[in-house]
Amino acid sequence: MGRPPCCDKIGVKKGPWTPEEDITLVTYIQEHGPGNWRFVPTNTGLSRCSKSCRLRWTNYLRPGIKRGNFTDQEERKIVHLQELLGNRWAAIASYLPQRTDNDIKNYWNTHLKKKLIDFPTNQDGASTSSSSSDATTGAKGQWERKLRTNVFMAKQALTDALSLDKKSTTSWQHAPHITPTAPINHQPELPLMQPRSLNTTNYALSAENIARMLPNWEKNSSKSPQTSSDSINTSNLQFQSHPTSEGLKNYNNSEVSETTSLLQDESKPDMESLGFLEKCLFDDTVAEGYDRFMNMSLEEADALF
DNA sequence: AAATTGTACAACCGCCACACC
DNA sequence: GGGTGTGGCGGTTGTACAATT
Repeated sequence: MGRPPCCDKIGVKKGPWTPEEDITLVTYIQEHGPGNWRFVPTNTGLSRCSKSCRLRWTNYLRPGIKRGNFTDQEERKIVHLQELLGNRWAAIASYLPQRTDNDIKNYWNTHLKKKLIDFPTNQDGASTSSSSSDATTGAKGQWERKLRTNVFMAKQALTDALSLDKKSTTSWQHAPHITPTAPINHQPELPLMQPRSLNTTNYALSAENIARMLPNWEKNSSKSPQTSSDSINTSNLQFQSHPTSEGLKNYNNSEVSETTSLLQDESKPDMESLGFLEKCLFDDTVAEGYDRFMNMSLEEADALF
């Protein structure tokens, strides 16, 4: 028998989150930290199911999420990682700090998939072209990639295991008593926020917005920067019941604060301890190295691990 | 200017893995 | 070892907005 849904359908609100709901959720997480999602709706009074709360936090409210404007480098990484890992968006997201799996998934479905269909052979070097342009070598290429992926995953698991102690030093200051469990939370908490679009009228929201709504948010994060945008007077905000209010429009148009270098430095992986592939992925300057990896023979690739 | 079509993305749904009892 | 609850993940949908006719 199938399990009942995580929350009964009656009385559970659906659809876009309002600023008020976001504030409520963020305020609660500020005090209690993320986790124990099942208690969040009852403790906050939100008419949302626990899953919805977790998703909202994970994908949009938590610090360190960058939205929109994927760079070429990020695009290349996504394409390569998708080829390596398949549609394992959470795993791919773990190599793209500041991006959520949902964001990457959406970007793939709306942009990259189409691009690859339009330009299947010259997308990203030999690895793609070799598999798509030659049917006879295609099967072998797939087999090799599969094997390589297995090796890669084993390596990743090892790296993750070895870096467990390092994760405990990440900037989870606002919830030090709770260790993030989601893979994406293993990534740096970079308060670099970007609105969905500078001219959007959506309440696309960003944690920066929430940060502005909540003066204590910055206060509680000892390493957060004090930028000019922080001086925005929250009393000027006039939230309306609908997300597309003018107040929020102004929000999204306001200056985007800079990244906290401290947080970034702190949470960036220790490059010394990373393997060849990880270095390729994290360091934009060695993207060619990644291509080299993809073009290596299986034996050569294995030797790296 | 209005209607239609296309695009982007936030959010939901259902399944699965894991932890706990 | 089996049952149950929770969190996580990937696929998919709904909807707002933009572009085109």
